[in-house]
Amino acid sequence: MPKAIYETIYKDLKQKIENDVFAYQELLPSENTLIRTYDCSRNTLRRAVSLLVTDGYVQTMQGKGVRNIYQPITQTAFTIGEIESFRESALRNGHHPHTSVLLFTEFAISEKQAQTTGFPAGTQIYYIQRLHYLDDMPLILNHNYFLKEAVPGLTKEIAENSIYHYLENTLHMTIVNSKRIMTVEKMTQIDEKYLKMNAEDYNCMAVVSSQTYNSDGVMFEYTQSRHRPDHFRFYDNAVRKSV
Amino acid sequence: MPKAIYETIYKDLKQKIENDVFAYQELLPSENTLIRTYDCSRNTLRRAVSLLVTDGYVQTMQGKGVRNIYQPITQTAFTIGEIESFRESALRNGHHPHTSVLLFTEFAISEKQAQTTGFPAGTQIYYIQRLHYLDDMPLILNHNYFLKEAVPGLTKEIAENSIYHYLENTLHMTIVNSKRIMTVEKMTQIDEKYLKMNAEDYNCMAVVSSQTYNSDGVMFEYTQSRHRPDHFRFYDNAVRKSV
DNA sequence: CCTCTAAACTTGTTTAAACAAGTAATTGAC
DNA sequence: GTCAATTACTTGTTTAAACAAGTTTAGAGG
Repeated sequence: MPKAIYETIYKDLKQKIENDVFAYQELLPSENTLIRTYDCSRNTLRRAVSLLVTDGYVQTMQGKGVRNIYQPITQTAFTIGEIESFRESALRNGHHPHTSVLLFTEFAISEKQAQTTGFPAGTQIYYIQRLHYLDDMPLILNHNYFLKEAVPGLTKEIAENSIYHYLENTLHMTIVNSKRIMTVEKMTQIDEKYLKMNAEDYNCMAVVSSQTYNSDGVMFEYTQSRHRPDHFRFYDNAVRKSV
Repeated sequence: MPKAIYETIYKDLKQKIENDVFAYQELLPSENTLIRTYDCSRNTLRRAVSLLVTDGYVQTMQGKGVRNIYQPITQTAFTIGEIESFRESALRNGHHPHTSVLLFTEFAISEKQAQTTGFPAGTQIYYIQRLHYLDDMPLILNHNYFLKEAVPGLTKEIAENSIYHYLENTLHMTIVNSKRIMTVEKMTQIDEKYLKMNAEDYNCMAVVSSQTYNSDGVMFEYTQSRHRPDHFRFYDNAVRKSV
């Protein structure tokens, strides 16, 4: 439910672009025209358009106008690009997600783990191993580390469904941002076993390590997601800075 | 050279955060304080802060303040995150870059190539294969497709230095944005040969495919960058949308 | 017809003001 | 002293206006 006006305009324009109301490479109506269309101020409209720019949907050109450069993405197996749970992302793309919990335990962070996770040594955490299926095919092996004091009452049952749904709707936590690092790592025997991969074929995994913060500013989650290399895609739109 | 006020403030705050003027997890001075510091309007200051948010440097909390969540990145071999040429990125991280041109040719796009590159079939392009070295170690094998009519006068000599420098300073082209897709692909014999990899070890490459647009809205470049998996890192900061 | 100039567009930056909404501190009643 | 209400903060959204800078169009003059 978008409450802000600029969000409503953003979603409307985005939807119009996706549905070819504006042709590829054509200019959108000018700011003044759109201001009259949506009956809003110039700033509010510009804010909506700037969101489209960061999405890579349009390109603004001073003195000229706003050009539509959106092209639909062909055959997306799995996409990341914003903070979305596996379940949200799968449903958005019309797939049937399913999660199985391989391990649900809790312990304190060691010195070595402090290096990789970013949690201070000694921190009490929940450690969860989960396997994410898309249409009955195992795609992602997740290693989740949740800060125990920030995520109380987490159970195996919750982990089988959506942890983020629990955090947001039951604990009323607000998830804010997530720092992610993409790397490629050697496949382990655990990867091979659970993802039913053959190291004779691919011997690497696409790995996304992320640190996630809530609105209290505490890093409450460190996760390493190990993706099947043949079903991994990561989309990004970069904007050239003015140096 | 930042001409805009918000850019100047952004860079100043960014530099202060990187140099620990504000402690990790502490609040930055309030908007009103910073407005007095920089003698600017509230909008201008907020615009600067919003850039820090997208960088993952700070986190804003309504009613509370702006918290510093910047942590320096440990051991960065190679980083992407904005549109930067290999040369720019290397120099920024204090390394010695070097580029060798393996192939410099031109032809017309075939039907099959049109699928992958996004150029219409028949388009005249420059095709360049380049090997990027960092401190004398070959790290990236690049396949560049440049639209000939948008990049006239490209030579092997220019390709050995910085193509982007030529585009911006000689042709006065403005590079705007770049759509990128990260995938993991099997290592080819060409990869193996030039990057001096052994397929017995890693048999995959980190691949970044990108379509780059200039300020005329034309896609003038398609590039496939094949990175050594053991020296590849991709940083990203994702912000949770309000759903 | 061509060229130069001026006007009429376009987006980019900045300021000012008002109100909304969330949080922290202060005050006052008990 | 405790607790609740008020006040004073904080960031979030929206409007209005002015100027800057780049591009296109229209028109005047030759």
